[in-house]
Amino acid sequence: MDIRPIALIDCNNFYVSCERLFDPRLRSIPVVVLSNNDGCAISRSAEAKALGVKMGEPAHHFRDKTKAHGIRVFSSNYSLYGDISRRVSSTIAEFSPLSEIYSIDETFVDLSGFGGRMLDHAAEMRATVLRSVGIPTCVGIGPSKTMAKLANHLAKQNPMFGGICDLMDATMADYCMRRTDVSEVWGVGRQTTARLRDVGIATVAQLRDMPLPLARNVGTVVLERIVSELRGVRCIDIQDVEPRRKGMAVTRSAGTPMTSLDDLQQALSSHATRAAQKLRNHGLVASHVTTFFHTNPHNGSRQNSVSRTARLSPPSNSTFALVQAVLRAAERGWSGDPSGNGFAYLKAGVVLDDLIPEEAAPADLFAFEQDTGKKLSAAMDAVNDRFGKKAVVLGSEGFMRSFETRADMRSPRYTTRMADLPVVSAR
DNA sequence: TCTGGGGTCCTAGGACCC
DNA sequence: TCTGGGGTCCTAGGACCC
Repeated sequence: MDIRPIALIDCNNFYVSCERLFDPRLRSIPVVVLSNNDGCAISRSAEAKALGVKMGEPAHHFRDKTKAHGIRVFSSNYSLYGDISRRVSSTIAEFSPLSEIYSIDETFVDLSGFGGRMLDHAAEMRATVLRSVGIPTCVGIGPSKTMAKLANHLAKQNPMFGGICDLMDATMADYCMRRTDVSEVWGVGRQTTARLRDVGIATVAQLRDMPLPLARNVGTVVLERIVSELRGVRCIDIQDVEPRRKGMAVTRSAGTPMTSLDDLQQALSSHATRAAQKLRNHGLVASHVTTFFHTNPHNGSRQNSVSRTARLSPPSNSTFALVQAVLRAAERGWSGDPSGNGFAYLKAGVVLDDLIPEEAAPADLFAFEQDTGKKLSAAMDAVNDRFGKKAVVLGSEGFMRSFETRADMRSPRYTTRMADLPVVSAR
């Protein structure tokens, strides 16, 4: 039989590990990285986990622990993490002709053809990433992606595995699946876990053995596929070419809630500018743009939520077209609400849908205007590439920028910003 | 009085992931 | 005081058509 093992290599506490790369003093102390706007914990060192800091826990919830135990807390530094991520994935790519970058800290690797050397190969991959990039990882191996994910989870959780868990052997896999909660399976979230419990399914082994039609009934085709994958049947292939994206979004919570149309339009103008840049970077144009803004759902204040979708005709990636569309949407949404003033809007965003390749977009009758927007946008990109993000912006973004998110505890952009390069002195 | 059936397309919303 | 951002996929149900 043809055995085609899949490995998932996943960085340990990735964001925290990135922070530690450039500050060895952080190595053995509790460290937490916060989400945008310094909202909640999204990466925790083993020491921070041991202190009970939960994934997604709001920063103000564990403030007491921070003080008492000297937890080092960082705002997220995505330029740093993105750069380190590229180094990790290009190192991993050397180890197999077929791999898929699944997320900022995970890569699937096809290990077909390595036969008895498979485990040595996986160990070598881990050691190389640690040596050449400095990031610790764990590897999970299984006959399907879902099994590789499960194996990776076990490798992380149980030090007995020494960082590599291999579930290709059916006996070993069965042993582990009987002892693992069904909620740990990739694709089984809170709702599905609850519905599975209702029909008496609590362990991964029970999920694997559940009849396919029942799986479909409790969940959808997605759950049915998961069950097959747990049986070792590959349903989800490794995708080595990046599929074309279908939508994209730029959304942010404001550092200071927005109480005037002007504040709101400045934020949306900034988001639309960023969204247009993203589109151009991907060579895409958008057919629909949705503008939304809403109040803080957590603080018990008077709630309001506004969302407006506009068609872009012709589909566009021009900064000017997008900014114009969102400014208009904001204005209409604002005045369309009879009590429009009086709300404090926390979050605003721009969502682009029905993306198509630039060259496939239909031409417009007013080709001249289209061309002008294109040239100006390209010029803005060139200036901003050379002189830094936000070197030139549209006037509609304003100068006060009260909407900007908080990031009070961000580490330097060690690898992507000249002024932040670490200096090493040798005597 | 009697009032079809079946197909496609689109959208909103749910669930999940990292 | 204080709770992220950016994606994917699936389904149900309405609109519309013949």
